[in-house]
Amino acid sequence: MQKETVANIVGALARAVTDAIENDIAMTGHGAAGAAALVHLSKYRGERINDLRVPLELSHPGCVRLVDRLEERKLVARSDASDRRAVAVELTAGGAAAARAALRRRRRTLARALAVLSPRELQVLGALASKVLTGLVRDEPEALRVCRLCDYRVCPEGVCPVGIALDAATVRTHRHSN
Amino acid sequence: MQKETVANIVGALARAVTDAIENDIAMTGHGAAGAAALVHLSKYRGERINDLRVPLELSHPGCVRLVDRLEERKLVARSDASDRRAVAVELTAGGAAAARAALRRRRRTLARALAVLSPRELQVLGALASKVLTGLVRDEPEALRVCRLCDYRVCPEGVCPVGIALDAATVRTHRHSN
DNA sequence: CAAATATATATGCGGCGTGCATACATCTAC
DNA sequence: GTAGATGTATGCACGCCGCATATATATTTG
Repeated sequence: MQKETVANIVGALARAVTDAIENDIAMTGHGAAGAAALVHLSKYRGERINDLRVPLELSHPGCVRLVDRLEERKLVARSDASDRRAVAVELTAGGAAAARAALRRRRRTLARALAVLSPRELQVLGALASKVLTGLVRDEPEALRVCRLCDYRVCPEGVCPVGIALDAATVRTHRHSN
Repeated sequence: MQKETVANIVGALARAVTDAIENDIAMTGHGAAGAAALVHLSKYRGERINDLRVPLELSHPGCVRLVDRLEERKLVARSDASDRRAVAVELTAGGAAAARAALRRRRRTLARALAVLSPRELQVLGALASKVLTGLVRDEPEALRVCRLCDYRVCPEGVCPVGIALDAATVRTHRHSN
């Protein structure tokens, strides 16, 4: 198979998978950004409004408005942060449930997509995907964006290739800066 | 590696690749839907406004408005169709160039992402991606959506796994209906 | 052929989500 | 304490979308 053909197929598969997941998320009733915010908040505690900018690629007003909408629907609650300018955003019980639901749908969709592969093929795909992904993520902002819908429960620290790549990059940076 | 971990990594990779491509497309100055329309029109001649609904997942008024915008920017031109109710949408020279530019950027991004793989690994990934993609695309509308940014030049008929899957499905259907 | 129905496009309208510019509060540094 | 940086909130306008609807043409039916 031609190199560029493989590339095109990978692009198409990425599109198909992403669209399917996006579709799952739309079914939860919150927009793509809203669901991503909920999932992100379910993984990081004590986040402030501004902390949503990077993973969601949104302007600050965009984040404020998004939190407004999520708060209206009782999915998140604003509370005080140690910095009295800042506002901490916390998931409500409903918000946490919504985040879990989104992740569950995503897991199901991915599992179904990969069900055509044998266990052996799955392992090979995992290794190749990890390798490509590792090369793609260079810094923490990128990692937060790429993993904004990731399920940390099944992709923990020490296993997640993105985390490993970042650790390696940090070490490298430190060596350089010495 | 755990099954679900592989699934999560594949989801993250799909997200990373799709976002990168989306980003390329944003650089061309037209929105995601606009670029997709241009690419689609560069592959199918004589398309009418309504024919954009399926690949772009847009309402009919949405398509009309999109064509309005593209026409304003001299990227497409409305012309008569044999059916006098319908309007044929044709790429202008500028629109064709824009479509090529978008595809070029996409090719470059995909090539860079996959550059970390050896030729052998690339072949394996191609085979696995094809297999997964084949299982994911069941009918023509889905194919048009998934491939809306595909580069037919490097993924021709007879090679494209989506096309092959569709042909097989058609045969199956015909057998059943006999 | 005429009437009813279906198809394709176009447009008024309202809504959602976004970013920019700005205002205000608080923290930090000098 | 003053100046500047940082974090949040809001007025405003824009872009894009879908729904409901209007109009023209095609197709089916009686």
